[in-house]
Amino acid sequence: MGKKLTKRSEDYSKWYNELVVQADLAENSAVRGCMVIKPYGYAIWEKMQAELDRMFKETGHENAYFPLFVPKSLFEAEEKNAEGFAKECAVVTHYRLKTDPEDSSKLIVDPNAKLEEELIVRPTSEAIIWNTYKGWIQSYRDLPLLINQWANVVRWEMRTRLFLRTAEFLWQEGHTAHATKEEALQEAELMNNVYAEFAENFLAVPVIKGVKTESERFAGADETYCIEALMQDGKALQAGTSHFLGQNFAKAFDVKFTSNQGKQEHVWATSWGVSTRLMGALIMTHSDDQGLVLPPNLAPFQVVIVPIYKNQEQLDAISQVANELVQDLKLHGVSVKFDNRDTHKPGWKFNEYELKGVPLRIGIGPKDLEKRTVELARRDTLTKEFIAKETVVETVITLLKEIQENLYTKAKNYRNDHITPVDTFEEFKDVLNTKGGFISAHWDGTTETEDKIKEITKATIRCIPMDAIIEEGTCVFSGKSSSRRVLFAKAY
RNA sequence: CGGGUAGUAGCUUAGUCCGGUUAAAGUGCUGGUCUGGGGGACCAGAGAUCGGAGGUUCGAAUCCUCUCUACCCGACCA
Repeated sequence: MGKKLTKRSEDYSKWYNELVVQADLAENSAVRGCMVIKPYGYAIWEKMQAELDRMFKETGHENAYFPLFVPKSLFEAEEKNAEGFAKECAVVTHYRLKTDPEDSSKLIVDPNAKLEEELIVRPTSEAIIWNTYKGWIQSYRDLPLLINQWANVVRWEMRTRLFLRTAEFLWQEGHTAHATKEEALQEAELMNNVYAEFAENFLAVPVIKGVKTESERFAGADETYCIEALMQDGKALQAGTSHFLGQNFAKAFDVKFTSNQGKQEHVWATSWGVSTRLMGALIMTHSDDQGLVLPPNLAPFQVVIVPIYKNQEQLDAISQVANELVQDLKLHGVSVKFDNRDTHKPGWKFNEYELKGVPLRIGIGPKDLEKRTVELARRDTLTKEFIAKETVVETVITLLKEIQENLYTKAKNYRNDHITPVDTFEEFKDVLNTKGGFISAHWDGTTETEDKIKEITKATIRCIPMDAIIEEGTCVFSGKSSSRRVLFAKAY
């Protein structure tokens, strides 16, 4: 008997926390609110990084790296941005420790080592980056500037949860500068589309593309594009954002260029980011009561081979078949692990790999050697079948593709079933409390209404969908006129 | 920052109300034998000065005082 995972229906939040730990993805650290990402979890993150990085480069971006610290004077330059993040900033005030004169085994902050200017640990890098861009941009010939950075950031959150909200997290942040408003708007939308494509094709997580309302917008942005996903408990998760920053940062940091007309103009900006939160989206979209379910595109290994044997001779015979299979699968681009550890028994391994979400498992035992078969089990459906050894590679390739598609289809069906159009506030509250998910409703466009709905129901406007149909209607709360529906949901 | 709960073996917990010899269990760990097609069984062993400091007492995991930490509910969270 071993660890048992709490069922989703019993306590969804507990299920999530246990799953993250038991699947060996991450654990809480000695630092409050900060997690340790374990090798298996980090391998998944690396797969995400690799694919995103490829997509960024394909769309013309280059990587660079900017400092972890932001001098306070730079941080406060863009007022709205500074104000938005001020409450959750870690601040460095000293640069030296010394031995405690009252207890030589302890260290204290040396009061003589106070910094003249405090350093903010970046909660996001616009400030330091735009201060740098000032020196890089003089002419329209320097534009567009298309930069991405892979980094860690710190936001001192009151309540944290592994991957979903941690005090320190890993992310990428793109920061671009353009000569025209149109071009910057295009860039912001382009990158939101890149995120959507990545989420759907790689994570197999269906997302809704949209724009944020003014109150949900990034601090310092003129427009925030986003992708919103729906989790199995009916709550929405903001999976990525892309901001059109207007000329706000260019003006705050005085970044001007000479146009081809010889005129001095402020540049137009975007910034966009996705984080380790995507891990949370991945987990909560596909996983079940047995553990993690990984889409083949992101699994650290797509296939695991488990030998079943009684003695060394059997293991040797099985290993020969298994190793041939490993070679053959690798040749066809399938990542595979042969788990020949003698320290754990087959049953234990089966559970282990189910918990870790490996898409396909191949079992080979003495009976298989005799019959020239293998046992093939798929994680998404938890079904098993015996297939002829000769057809394994072919079947595996077909199934991996099928699993990737199946996960996406299943998630999308669930998501679509949980977009409920409502026309009255009673219905709104009822759907929110019984069914959950997205609620598609008319809204009068005011922050007052948005706030009141949030206060009463805890639901927020997740986004105004890009593909919203223009239709006449009346606001579900105020009764005022509205021209399109927006999506409400309780969110992470 | 307000309200609540909890700190005992690597982990999860019992014991605390009502003080009493060597602090208990499951799991995990180490060794062995049998096992091996879904988290194996049995045997043996290692492992905790009971979050920390002080106090009461012949005697404290248990009572008192102070303190630290974590978690939950609020507040907060582009």
